[in-house]
Amino acid sequence: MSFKDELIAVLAKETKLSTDDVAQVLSVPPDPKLGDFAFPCFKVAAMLKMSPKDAADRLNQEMKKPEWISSTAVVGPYLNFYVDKIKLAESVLNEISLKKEKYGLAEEGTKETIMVEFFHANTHKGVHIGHLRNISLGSALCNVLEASGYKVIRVNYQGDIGPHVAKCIWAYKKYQDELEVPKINRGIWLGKLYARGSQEIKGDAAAEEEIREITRKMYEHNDPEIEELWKKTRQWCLDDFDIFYKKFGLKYDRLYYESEAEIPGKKVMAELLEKGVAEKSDGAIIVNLEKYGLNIYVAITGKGYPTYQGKDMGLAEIKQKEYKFDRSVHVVGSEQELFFKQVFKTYELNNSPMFEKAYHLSYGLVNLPEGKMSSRLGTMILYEDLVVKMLEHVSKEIVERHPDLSSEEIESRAEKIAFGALKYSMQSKENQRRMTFDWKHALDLHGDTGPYIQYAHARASSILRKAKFDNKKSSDVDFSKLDSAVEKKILMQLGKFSEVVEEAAEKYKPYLIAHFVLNLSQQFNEFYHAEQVLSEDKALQTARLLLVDSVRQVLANGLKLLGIAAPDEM
RNA sequence: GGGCCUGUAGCCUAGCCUGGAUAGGGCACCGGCCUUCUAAGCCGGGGACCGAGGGUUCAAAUCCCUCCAGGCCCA
Repeated sequence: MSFKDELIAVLAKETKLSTDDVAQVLSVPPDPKLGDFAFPCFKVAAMLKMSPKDAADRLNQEMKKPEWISSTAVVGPYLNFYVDKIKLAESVLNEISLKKEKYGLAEEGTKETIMVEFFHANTHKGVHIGHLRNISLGSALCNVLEASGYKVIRVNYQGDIGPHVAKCIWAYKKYQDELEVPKINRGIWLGKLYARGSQEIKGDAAAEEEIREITRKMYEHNDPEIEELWKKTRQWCLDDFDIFYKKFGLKYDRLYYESEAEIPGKKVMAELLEKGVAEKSDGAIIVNLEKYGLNIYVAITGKGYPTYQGKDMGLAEIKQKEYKFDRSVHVVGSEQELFFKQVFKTYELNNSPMFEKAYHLSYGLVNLPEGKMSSRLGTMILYEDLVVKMLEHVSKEIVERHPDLSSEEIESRAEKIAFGALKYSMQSKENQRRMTFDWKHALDLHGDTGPYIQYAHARASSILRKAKFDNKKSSDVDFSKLDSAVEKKILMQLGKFSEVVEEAAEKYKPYLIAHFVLNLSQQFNEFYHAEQVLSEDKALQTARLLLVDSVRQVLANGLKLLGIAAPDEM
C-alpha cells in the first residue's frame, strides 16, 4: 500500500468519513514547504460543528499518525502532513529496484477483457495526420489498460471496399499503361493515384457513372476483371499497412475488413426487419430512431448494399463469435458521434449484449491552420511526407551535436526522436480538444515535447554509464543522503506512478501518462542542474545513483506505455 | 432550426468529472548560466478581470441557468 493510500485509510478511520470522501479531498499543498499531503477539514468541521481550523487542530492532536509521518502542521483549515524523507526514499526506491520495468504496473488479466478498435484507415487512400492521432491514442490506450490489469484485444476495422476503392481502381485502369507501378510502397502509390483520380472526376458525369459501375461490380463480386483488380490493389495496401504497424511498434490481434462485414450485416438487418426494429422504405432498409432524437439511418441501400451502419451491425456479430470480452471501445473521431449513437441504440433495440459493452472514445479532429484537411483540395498532410520531413530535421540536429556519428547511428537515433516527437504531440492533449497541426510545432524539439522527455532519460542513462552503476550491488544505501527539496519532490512523483496509470486506464485518458513523464523530466532536469551526482562522497553518490536509476526506470516505463522509445544517448 | 463538443496571457495548453491555500506548464519575448555527470538543458523577469452576465455556496476556472463566439454532426 502506498503512503497516500495508508494516510487515506487512517484519516477515514479517524474522521468517520468514507475512504472515497477522504481520497477526494486529500491533496498536495501548493508549496512543498507547507507539507507533502494536505487534508482540508471543512467536512469534518461541519460534522463536529466547529470551525475548520479548530477541527484541524483537534484532528491533529487526537489522531494516530502513521510512523512515516515526520511532522504535521495546521495551516488555517488544512491539516498538513510531512513525510519522513528517509522512509519515503527507502520505500519508493526499493520498490522500483525490485520491480524494475514492472514498477507501477498491475498484473495483466486481473481485470475485465476489453476490445479496443482503432486506426480505421481505408485502403486505397493515404494515411494522414488525423489517422496518426487515432493510432497514437488507440495504441497508448491499449497499453495503459493492460498496465492497469485489463486484458486487451487490439483490433482494427478497415474500409477495403466501397466508392473510394472504385475511384482508385478507375484511376488505375485509366493510367495503368502510362504509369509504372513501383516495386515497393505500392499502397502509398495507390493512395496518390486515388487523390489524382478524385481531383479529375469532379463534375465529370461520365466518369462518375463509370465509378458507380465499378462500385456495383465490386459489391456483387461478379466481374472477374474488377474482382482481380480489387484483390490485387487491396493486398498492396495491406502490405503497406503492415510496414506502418511495425514502424509504430504495434501488433493487432485481429484485422477486420468492411468486405467481410457485408454478408453478416445483411443478415442482422434482415432479422431486425423481422423484429420490427428496422423497416422498408423505397426498397431500402432503414432504422427510424427519430423518437430518440437520433434521426433515421439507412442500413441497406435500395440497391441492396449495406451502409456503414449496416456493416457495423454485422461486424459486431463477428466479434462476438470470435472473442469473449466485457467492453468494446471504439476509438473514432468526434464527427462520428451520431453514427455510434445510432448503432448503439440499435444494439439496445435488438437486445444485443453489445449495448452494455460498447463505448465510443471520441477525440477532436486534426485541422490545419487554414481549416479542414481535404483530399479534394489536395491539402492532406500525409504520414509519409510528415515523417520524411521530421527525420530530415532531426538528423540535422543530431549531426550538429555529434558530427562524428556513423550514418546508421544517426538514422537510428533520428527515428526514435522523430517518432517520439510525433507520438507525444498527438497524445499529450485532452481527447475532446481538436488540434491544429502546424509544421513549426511538429518539428519543435524543445519544451513540452517527446524529445524533452527522451533527453531526460538519456541524461540519466549517461550518468549511470559513467558511474558504471550496477543496481544489483546497491543494497547498502544511506537514504538520508537524499535530503534536498528537489530530491523529495522526485520521490513523491515516483511514488505516484501506479496511481496515474490506474487513473489513465479508468478514464481512458492516456495523456495523463504524458503529463506524468513530462513533470518527472522537469523535476529531474532541475535536480540535474542543482546537484552533482558523481562525487567524492561515495555514500552520497550511491544514494543519488539509485535515485537517477529509478527516474530512468520510471521514465522508460511511462514512455513505453506511450509507445515512445527511451534512448540511452541523444 | 436541433444535438454534441470547445472557449484559460500574443500563441499552444493543465486544472473542470469529484468546488477549497498565491490558476500549473510550454512556445515566443527580455536578462543570466557551458574548464564539473550531454545547453534538445537550467535559473530569473514581464505577460491571465479563467468568453460574458446572473445564481448556488463560508468558498466557483470548477456546480446550475441565460447569452455570445468557434467546431463537428444532423435537417
